[in-house]
Amino acid sequence: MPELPEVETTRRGILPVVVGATIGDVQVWQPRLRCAVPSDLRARLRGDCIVDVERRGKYLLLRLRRGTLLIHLGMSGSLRIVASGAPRRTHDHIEFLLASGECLRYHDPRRFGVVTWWAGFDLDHPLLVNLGVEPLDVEFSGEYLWTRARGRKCAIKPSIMDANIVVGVGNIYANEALFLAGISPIRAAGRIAKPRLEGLVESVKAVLTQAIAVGGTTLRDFVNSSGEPGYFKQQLNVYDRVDAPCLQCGTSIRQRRLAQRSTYYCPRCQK
DNA sequence: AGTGCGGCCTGTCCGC
DNA sequence: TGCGGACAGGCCGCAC
Repeated sequence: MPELPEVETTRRGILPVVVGATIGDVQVWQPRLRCAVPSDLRARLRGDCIVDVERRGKYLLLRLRRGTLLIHLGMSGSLRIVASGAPRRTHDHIEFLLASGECLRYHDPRRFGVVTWWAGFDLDHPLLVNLGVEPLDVEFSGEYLWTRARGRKCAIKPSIMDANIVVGVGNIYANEALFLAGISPIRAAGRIAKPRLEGLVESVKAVLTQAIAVGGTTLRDFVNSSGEPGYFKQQLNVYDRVDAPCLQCGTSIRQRRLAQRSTYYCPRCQK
């Protein structure tokens, strides 16, 4: 599920509730996620205070006085603020009880997410250390992408979804950005002229910024920290629109598999 | 070194 | 109505 806009929506939602809050207790119902939840998580967190909530790619970093709580929402995860004692729903795996009486619940049907502890404060955790640039930073530029794509025979779509190059761009927004830039998803990354890559970078930034502004994309189950969906689905040009008319030229949107991911594009608008 | 694939999970939908 | 298979927003690790 969550790509960068959904993670950022979640970050902004929980921020005002959790910053400054003391963690009174932690309950782990299901420790078997992508990375096993550490058995000493409760002992690590109890009594500590949340100082800030940052984001790196699709990871949320809850900064505490004694270290960092690292959370990834995987494909189907969400974090919600609920009243303490609210009934546990199926696939609610972990809860963080705050001294205020509110409660942060981690919910993840497919359990591809990560909730783990990092004793440090730097971004040197093994899961973070090889991550590429942030897409909304000035570092992510046409020049940068051109340098990273040079000589690559790999298609452009998996290239912009490669977290070692740029973080946060998942399947929905990769499809959408390539449509906006007029670039075919299957074109070899190393065979795209620099000005077109500059256009692609601008499209990535635009699509992510617009999605954040409306609370992300809800296809089926993404909800923000208040349990509400995001509204970017209404602005999707190609994703999940196979055989529907292109909104620019009317040609039928095509679907194919590329690097095991569903890929949608307009064969006329994207070259 | 770069790329392609299977696997991790549950839920849903579609065709038979 | 029931069942098997394909597929779903992510990412890692292992082959080649």
